[in-house]
Amino acid sequence: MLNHIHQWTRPLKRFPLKSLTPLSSLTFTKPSASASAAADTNPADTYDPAASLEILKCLKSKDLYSSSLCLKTLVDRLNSVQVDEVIGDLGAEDPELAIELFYLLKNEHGFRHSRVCSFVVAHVLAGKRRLMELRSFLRELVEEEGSGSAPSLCELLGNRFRVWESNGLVWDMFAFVYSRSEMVHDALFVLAKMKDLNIRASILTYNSLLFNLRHTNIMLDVYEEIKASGTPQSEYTTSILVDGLCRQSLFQEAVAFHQETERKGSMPSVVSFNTLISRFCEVGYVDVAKSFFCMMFKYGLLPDAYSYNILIHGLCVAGSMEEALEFTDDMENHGVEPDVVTYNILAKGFHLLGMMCGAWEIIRHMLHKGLNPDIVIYTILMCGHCQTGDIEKVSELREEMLSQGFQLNDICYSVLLSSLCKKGRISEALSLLHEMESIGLKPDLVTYSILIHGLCKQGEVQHAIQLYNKMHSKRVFPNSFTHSAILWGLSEKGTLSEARTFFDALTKSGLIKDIVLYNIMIHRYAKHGKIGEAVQLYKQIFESRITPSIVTFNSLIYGFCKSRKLAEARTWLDAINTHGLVPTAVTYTTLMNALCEEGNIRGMLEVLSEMETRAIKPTSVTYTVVVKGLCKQHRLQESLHLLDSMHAKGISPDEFTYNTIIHCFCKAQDMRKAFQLHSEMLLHNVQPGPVTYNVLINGLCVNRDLKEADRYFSFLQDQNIRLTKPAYTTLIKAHCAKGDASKADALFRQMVEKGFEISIRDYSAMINRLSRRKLTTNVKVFLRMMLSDGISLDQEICLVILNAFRGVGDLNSEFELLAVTIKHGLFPD
DNA sequence: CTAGGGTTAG
Repeated sequence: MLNHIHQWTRPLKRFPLKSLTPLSSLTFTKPSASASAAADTNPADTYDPAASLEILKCLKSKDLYSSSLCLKTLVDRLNSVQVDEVIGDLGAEDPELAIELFYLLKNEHGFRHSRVCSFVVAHVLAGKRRLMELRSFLRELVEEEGSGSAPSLCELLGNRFRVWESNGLVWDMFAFVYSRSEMVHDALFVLAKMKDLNIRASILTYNSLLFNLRHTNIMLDVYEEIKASGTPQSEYTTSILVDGLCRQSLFQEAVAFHQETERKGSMPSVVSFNTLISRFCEVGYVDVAKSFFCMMFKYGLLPDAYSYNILIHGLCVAGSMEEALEFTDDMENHGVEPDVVTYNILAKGFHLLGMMCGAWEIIRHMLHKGLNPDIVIYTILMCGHCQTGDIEKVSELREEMLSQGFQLNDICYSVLLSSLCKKGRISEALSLLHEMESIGLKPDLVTYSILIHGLCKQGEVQHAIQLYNKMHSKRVFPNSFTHSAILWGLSEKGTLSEARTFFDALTKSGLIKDIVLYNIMIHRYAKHGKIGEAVQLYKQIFESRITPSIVTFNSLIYGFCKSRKLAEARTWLDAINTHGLVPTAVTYTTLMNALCEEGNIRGMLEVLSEMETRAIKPTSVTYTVVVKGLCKQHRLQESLHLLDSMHAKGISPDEFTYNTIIHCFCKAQDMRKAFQLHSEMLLHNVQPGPVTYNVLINGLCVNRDLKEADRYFSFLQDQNIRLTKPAYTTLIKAHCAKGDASKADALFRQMVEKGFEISIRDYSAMINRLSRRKLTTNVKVFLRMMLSDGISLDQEICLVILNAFRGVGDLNSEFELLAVTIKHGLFPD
């Protein structure tokens, strides 16, 4: 039977849980008499060294597993120290059994083995050259011990195990797993100790360490050490260094290093080339990447599938789909078959361009080639259709994935969650989270961040914080994405000082250096007109040794505009260049909007042309501001022209643009043109929103017969078009102004029925208007409605109503209300 | 070394 067990070659990490099931189900040997007897007695008061000797004998004769009863005896009878001793003894005699016993006791019986015991097992594994198992074993050990554990573990390893034959191997693997578990300081400590003991580290360990240090300047120190130690390097050593230098923005050094290999007599490797191509693509230098690609041929090297995929990816991200497709053909012509990854990259490229039909075309092509779409490409498709709002297609895809035997993974769920959140459908998102958990998927940092962000955007900050705490308790730790969502939520929903407290708590430690957090805070101060505080924070950015981004400057400029300090805003705009940044459309649009508000349309247009000469593409927001400005000067024809030229330039006007221009035509009493623009919206597939309809309703109320407004309103309701509260209040106000209390009354009731939140402001607006017209019967009705709605009176409204009652001579009502007023302490002194 | 999910500004 044991032979059976020993044939299991799977890594030990997976071994424990499954090991007992087959063992205990086997019933070929009767439990020994001594074992049964021992199990019947209470272990606590019958601790018996002789019994453990018996068990050890049992073990040595490989009879341990003959029954689970025997094992239970062992567990009950021995204490940790003795178990460790048994395993230690066994390690030399029967290593396999020692390892099995170790795991069995640890995982099934909760034994905490000593470190000594663990190292025995490690040496046994090393001696047997079971390196994968050794790696996962040590990995588990260092992860349990945590960071900072290296010194004490090293001491043990150096003192008690030097004589073991495989000690050097254990040391090396020990350093390796620390590095792999991202406990870099511990790894460095182990390496230093190894140097003292004259044990050489393998290149694998060094490579892993170089990789983990690739963002830091310690990387080169480690490289020096590798050279000094004379450890033979692998081709990955070079590529990791090239990668690291690029990541530290030392591109010239990276290229020099890459070429240095040539001087040393060997060729630069394909891997090293691939790294360079990848990094140059990443920073947007696709042309440079392409020249490295071509250079490979000159060296007589053939690009592999990675080389092609990396370059094709770079081209897709840069939006050069044609070229990406050309390289795919080229790939085939050179005898490198495009693989699933290639097609996924191409599909992503189409998705980025918003061309989902292109992505589908790629799938067709794949199928034609006999390749099956994988979960990645399905995710890309889902993501694309989520963005276009085609929920139908998304659920179809989901069904198809399931029918293809793919279980949705955490990333698919995140895509779905994200699209629900963006649509504000938070409760559906939350139930999807539940679904995810119920099928055993663990939401990760991104998943939680998406939800937290969604909740904050909906104003449910408290709920978001709950989730934030939950994620903490599941040991998923927030990063700057999560923090910024919470900070944004607090600053939007809570008070500025609440947000600031959170911000200070985050930044105080000095560990979190994130410009986005500063940007959010600065923007809030700017919005509240506290430009002084904003500038203060700007200074703090430099003290914290962070680099401001263009968003930082945009927010500051916005702040100065908001505080009507346009000259200063202009100065800040000019200062952007000195920080090596380039203004964006947002920068200019902010300033233009402020000039527009100030009525300085000429100034606004000057900024627009400045923007154009600097080749910064205006967006639809920019043009909307211009439309607003032109309308202010009643230049309606020009604004219509602008609308046309927007279409021509391929910058489609959005709902805001149309709302702005429609509003202008309403103000100019040209309802015909206003409605014509509304039709044009539909024609261009721009969905009119509640604001559009409110503008139109208001236009009809002001410019036409009220009956027409009523008819349009009913028409919209019949069409099931979503209207918001202002549509109702606009119409109610118009009816009140006309003195039609009953119509106003009916509309108000409708508004209540639809479930809109009605505030004291809505009631008092209504009561005010009715009172002014001395319609006291209606006033009484509304008063009762308001009180039954749980809204209490305020002083202002009392006075208005009292006046109305007095005006019509309704003394009873006047005195009744007066009593209430006094009782509630609302009567003025 | 390549492919799928998440922040801030008008």
